[in-house]
Amino acid sequence: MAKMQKEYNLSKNQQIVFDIIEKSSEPVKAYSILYNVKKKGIKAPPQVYRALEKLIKLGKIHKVESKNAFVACKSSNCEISKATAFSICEICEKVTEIANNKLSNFLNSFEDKSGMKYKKYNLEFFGLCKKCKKT
Amino acid sequence: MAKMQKEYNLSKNQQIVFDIIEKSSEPVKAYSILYNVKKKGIKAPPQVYRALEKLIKLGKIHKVESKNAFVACKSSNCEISKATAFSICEICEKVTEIANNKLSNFLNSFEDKSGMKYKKYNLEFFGLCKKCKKT
DNA sequence: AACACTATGTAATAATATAACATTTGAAAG
DNA sequence: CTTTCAAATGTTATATTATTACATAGTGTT
Repeated sequence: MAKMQKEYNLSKNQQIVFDIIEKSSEPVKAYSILYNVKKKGIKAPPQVYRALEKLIKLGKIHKVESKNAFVACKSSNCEISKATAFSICEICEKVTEIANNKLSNFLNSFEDKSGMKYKKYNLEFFGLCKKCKKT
Repeated sequence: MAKMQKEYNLSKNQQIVFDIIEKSSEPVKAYSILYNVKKKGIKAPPQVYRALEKLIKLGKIHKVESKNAFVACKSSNCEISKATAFSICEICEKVTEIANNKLSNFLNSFEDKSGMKYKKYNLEFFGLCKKCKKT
């Protein structure tokens, strides 16, 4: 029982990258991660991007597409994430993952005439957060 | 009645860029546009990006965030686009704008406990299109 | 040990996007 | 018509985001 283990299944680099993202209160950019892990021996972009890719596959993080940045998944039940929704404040840029059953049920069962079956979606809402609405 | 007029209000560069995107059957990338308009005198990235920015503001095109590519807006009533939804085939990568009242009504009126008021959203669905489902 | 699979290290480069500044154009007001 | 102001353009340089390619090392089987 040497040390507190968090994520057994993550490799060294994956864990380092995940820790950075998880600790952050805001979305983190790939090169910001890279800068922050130089001291830990990760030196080059592919090391970061490979970890990011794996973490996304595992559902431990999500990419906020409109920001090219990454956030840790908050819904504990979202092992493999295929349905993501975020709210993004246009002023302070705060990003929050939306966990709302009505929303996810609606989108997961959405169908249109195209004949396409959707197994995955990403939704990004923009607006003003409570704080910024006041100013 | 000299010529078919399309978009009076667009400037020269904006019109050139818009034409490229509108003619394309698939999302177009900024540097692909740049390459294609070299012959028309547009030589540098900022010229393209500025046109794109304006066209987005006008609602004439949308950016497909997950692909860093641009499509012409198909819903004629979408003058200023603040609510966009796309379906994206994971195999052939075909992108289609979704015009569905049930969907847009639902999302436009969506609210959660965060106290945030959403005035804009972008939704990207992923799946297999009719064609690719068969293979 | 041999194998396959995943992860890592490293250098180089590709692809996407913006900053900064000088100049021109075009429409509206005087 | 000319002054004016905002929008648009042209241009160079650079910032930011992401991938290719290839060599090496760890990890868990059989």
